[in-house]
Amino acid sequence: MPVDRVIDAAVELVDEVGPREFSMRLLAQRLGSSTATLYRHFAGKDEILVQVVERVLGEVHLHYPDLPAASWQDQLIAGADALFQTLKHHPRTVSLFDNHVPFGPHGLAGREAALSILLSTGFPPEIAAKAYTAVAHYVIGFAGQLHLDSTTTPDETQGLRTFYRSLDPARYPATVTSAPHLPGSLEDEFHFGLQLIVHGLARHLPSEGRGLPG
Amino acid sequence: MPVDRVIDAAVELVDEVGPREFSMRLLAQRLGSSTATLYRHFAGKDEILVQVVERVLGEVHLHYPDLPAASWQDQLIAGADALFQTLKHHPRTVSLFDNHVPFGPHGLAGREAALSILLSTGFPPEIAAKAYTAVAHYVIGFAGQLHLDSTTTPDETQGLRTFYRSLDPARYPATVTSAPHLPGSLEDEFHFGLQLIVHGLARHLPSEGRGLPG
DNA sequence: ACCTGAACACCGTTCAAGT
DNA sequence: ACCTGAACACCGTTCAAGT
Repeated sequence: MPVDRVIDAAVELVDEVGPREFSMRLLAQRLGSSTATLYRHFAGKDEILVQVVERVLGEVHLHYPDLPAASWQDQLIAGADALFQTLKHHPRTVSLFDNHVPFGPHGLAGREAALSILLSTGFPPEIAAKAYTAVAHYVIGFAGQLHLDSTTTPDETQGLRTFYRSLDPARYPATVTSAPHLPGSLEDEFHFGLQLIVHGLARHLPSEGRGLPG
Repeated sequence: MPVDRVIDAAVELVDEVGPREFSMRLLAQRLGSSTATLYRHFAGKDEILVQVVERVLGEVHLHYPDLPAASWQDQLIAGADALFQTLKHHPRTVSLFDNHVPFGPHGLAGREAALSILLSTGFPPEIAAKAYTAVAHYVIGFAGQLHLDSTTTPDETQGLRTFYRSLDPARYPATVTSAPHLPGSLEDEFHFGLQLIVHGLARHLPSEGRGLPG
C-alpha cells in the first residue's frame, strides 16, 4: 500500500536480479502482496520502472563533494561524476535510463543545477543546453558499460583484454597494439572523456581566452 | 534454414516492433517456420539479437563520406557520424548496443579503423584506447535518445519543449531560460559534443601545439 | 473501500514425435 | 537428418469475487 515502500522494493529487486528478471510477480511476492494490488497503485510495470529511475536519481546528491568555490569546469565534472558514482551503486538500473528523459523532480534538479552553472558562467542558453545534453548522454552511455551483460561471451575484463590480444595482428594491427589499454579502468576512461568535453567547452565562452576565475 | 535470412528478418522485425515486442514466435511466423526450428540454428533469443547488432554495424560503411586526405579530426568525426547515421536508420536497435561490446568482424573493424587513425596520428596507445572508448560511448549514449520511448509522458518533441517552458521559473530558472533550445535538433546536439571531444583530444598529442596537416 | 485468486493471452525454451 | 506441435514454466494485465 505505501507507494514509497513499493519503489524501495522495486529498486532492491532490480539491483538484485536485473531489469530482465524483474517482474510484477516477484515484486508482489517480496511485498507479501499480489500483482493485482500493485495495479491499484501503479498503471503498470513501466510506471514502476520510471519511478525506480527517479528514486535512483534521488541519490545523486549523496555523491556531491564539498566544492566551496570551484571553477565551473570542476563543478560540472563533479556533477557528472556524482551521477556516475550513483549509477555505479545501481549498475543494473542503467538501461532503464535509455529512451527516457527523466521528468521527475530529481531529474529536473540535476538539469537545473548544471544549466545554472553554465548560464551563470556566461554561456549563451543554446550552448548551455547543448553542453548539458552532451555531458548527460556521455555519462549515460558510459554507465551502460558498468554492468556488462553476462551473455557477452568473454565476460570478465581480463578475458576481454586477452581476446583483443589474441586477434590477428595483420588484420587488426591497431587493436592489438592498444590491447593492453583496452578496456582500462572504467573510472579513468570515464574521466578522460569527461575532461575533453568540459575543457573543450571553454572555447564556446563569449569571453574566450582570458578571464580569471573568482 | 539459411542463417542470413533469419537475421535479415530479425532486423526487420526489431525495426518494426521494437526490441520489447520482438519475440521468437513473431520471428518464426515471419519466416513461415516454427520456434523450435530457430533453436536448431541459434542458441536462443540473445544470440539472435547479438547478430542483429552485428548486421546493423555492417551498414556503417554505407555512411562513410569520401574523405581523400582529411585531417585526423575530420576522419574521426566522419567515423562517429557514420555510426550515428546508421543507428538513425535502425533507432529501435540502439538499446541492443547497451551492456554489450561488439565482438563480431564489423564491430572490430570499426574499432580498428578508429584506433588506426589515432595511432598513425601519433597518439600513444593508451590515449588512443581511451579516446576510442570515449567517442564510442558518446555516440551510443546519444543514439539512445533517437527513439524516445512512447511510454514517456510528453512524448512529442514539441510537447517536451512546452513542458520545460511550463515549469515554475522561480524553481527552475536555468531550465526555463534554456527551454527554447531544449531539446534542439538531435543532429546539431550530437555534433556539438562530438567536436568538443575530438578537438579536445589535440592537447593529448605528444607534439602538441604545432603541427601542420598534410 | 481495499484486496486477491484465478483467468487470459502471451512469453522463451524444450522434447517427443513426425517425415 | 531436418522439422514441429504441444507442452512447461513463466510473463503483464484484468476482473469477478471476497472481506
